[in-house]
Amino acid sequence: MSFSPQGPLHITNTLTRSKQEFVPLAPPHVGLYVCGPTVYSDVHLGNVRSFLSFDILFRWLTALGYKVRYVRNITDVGHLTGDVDEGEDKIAKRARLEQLEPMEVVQKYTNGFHDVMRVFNILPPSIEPTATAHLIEQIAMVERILASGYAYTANGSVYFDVPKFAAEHPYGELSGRRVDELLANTRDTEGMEEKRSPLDFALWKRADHTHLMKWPSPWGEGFPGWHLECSAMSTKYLGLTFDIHGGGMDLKFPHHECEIAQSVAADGQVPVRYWMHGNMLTVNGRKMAKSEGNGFTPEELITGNHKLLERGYSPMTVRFFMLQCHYGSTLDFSNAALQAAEKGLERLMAALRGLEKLAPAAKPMPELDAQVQELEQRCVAAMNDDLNTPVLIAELFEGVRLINSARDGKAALSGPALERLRTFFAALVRDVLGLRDESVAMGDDKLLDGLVQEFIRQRAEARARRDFAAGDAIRDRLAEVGIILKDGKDGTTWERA
RNA sequence: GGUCGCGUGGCCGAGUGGCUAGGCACAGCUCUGCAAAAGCUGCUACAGCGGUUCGAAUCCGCUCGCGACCUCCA
Repeated sequence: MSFSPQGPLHITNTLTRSKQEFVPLAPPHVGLYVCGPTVYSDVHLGNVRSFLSFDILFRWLTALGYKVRYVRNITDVGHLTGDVDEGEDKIAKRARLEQLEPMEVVQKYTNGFHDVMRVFNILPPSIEPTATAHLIEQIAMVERILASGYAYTANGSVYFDVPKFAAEHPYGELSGRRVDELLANTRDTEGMEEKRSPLDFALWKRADHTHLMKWPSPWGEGFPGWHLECSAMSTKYLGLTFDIHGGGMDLKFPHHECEIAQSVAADGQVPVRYWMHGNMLTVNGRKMAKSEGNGFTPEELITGNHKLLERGYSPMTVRFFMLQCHYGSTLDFSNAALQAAEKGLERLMAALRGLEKLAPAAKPMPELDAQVQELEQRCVAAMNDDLNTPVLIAELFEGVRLINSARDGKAALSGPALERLRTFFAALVRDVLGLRDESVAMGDDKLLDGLVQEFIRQRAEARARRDFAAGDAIRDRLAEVGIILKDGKDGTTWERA
């Protein structure tokens, strides 16, 4: 038996600000592009949330039977610090500070990023392209934009002409901006003397001899603008128009708006059919960001070594915590919420372990067959409704109650119902939500289990003699070393604290 | 200042016109030698004010509070 949920899937398309049925351009194939990290420093928890949201999308599309080509880039050049365009390249800056070759910085933080993704069980994409490996494509795209007349060169740099583009095409649709309003709200124009309009953005930036990262181009030595890589690489791997583009809410403007403009200017096609944006992780109501100093690294999170953390939390606790909130809502971090998630997750995973040991009842209750089926349907419906993981989790807890009741002999499941429940429950928890069991329990370690079983036997003997003091002493000593005994109807089980 | 969004029970957090989300916490009960676990039950909210409606957490208006974007950020 397998878990093979059916659509239709509905997702919130940020472009139309509405929930729409997802219909791929060329089923069963789905093209998915997600803006990846700029690898100039350690990722923080807020970054993790974003990649987790799209991990769930990727997993659910796959569960629905789609063949997903999932492209998530690594930005390794072109992302400037500070304001306007005189900022330094983030990676070059880091290289200078750490006295490393820029590519060493890139490698170091790319490795770190991958480690973090693995720790949180976020699946790798199908293709993970880097900007520096696609300079030819980016230069070619700039040439197409120049040829179509929506860009101009200035002193070795190339800029996108936003006012000209906006006069002939929709601009600002995704983010709800209007060019006149943007112009009215423009601040200082320092360092922008090369641009014709403050709204224009760099496609290619000239680099002088002091720059660490530069490449030859038709306009001289330089480097690509930040927005360009996503357009060039999504076009290369997913085509001129593809299904879904995702990223954090904070990328909507200007990054994604610029991507649309570039693609339309270069190739005359609207690049993306569904835009999806994950919301922010906040701390005390404020966005977690490196510049706010309220972010922490996954390592700090796990060890608890950060001023915001009362103690450490396991990666799966964090994953579960985040999935209890819809990706489109802001999620506020707090120790209390994390601790609540930790307990809830443990109850969920304990039920999953119990489910595997459950045997069909001798006298099944027929009404439970329908109940199991309805539960599965509600779970699938929750995911199809814009990846509503909090509702899915709520439904799964209904399953937890059923499983525990069956274990206690209060609910009698038929063979088929049990098999059905096992199949979809495990698939949803492990494959769709991507939750791994972190507890080390009976059976995982033969030596340990053998030893604990011996103690359990000794305690059972003591209890049989009604020597409860001796029995309790065994239980207390095991508890001291982190082993919890649980007396059930069918004997004693144990697990780690 | 402009644009957009949010304000749900002790805490976290779903829900967009009627029908109790769920988790955690708390209280009682059952089970148990005790404990833990588990099950059952209870606590039942929707920022404020006004309006629309037979009926609003859900729609509209105003007020208050908060946030995001507008400049790099997942």
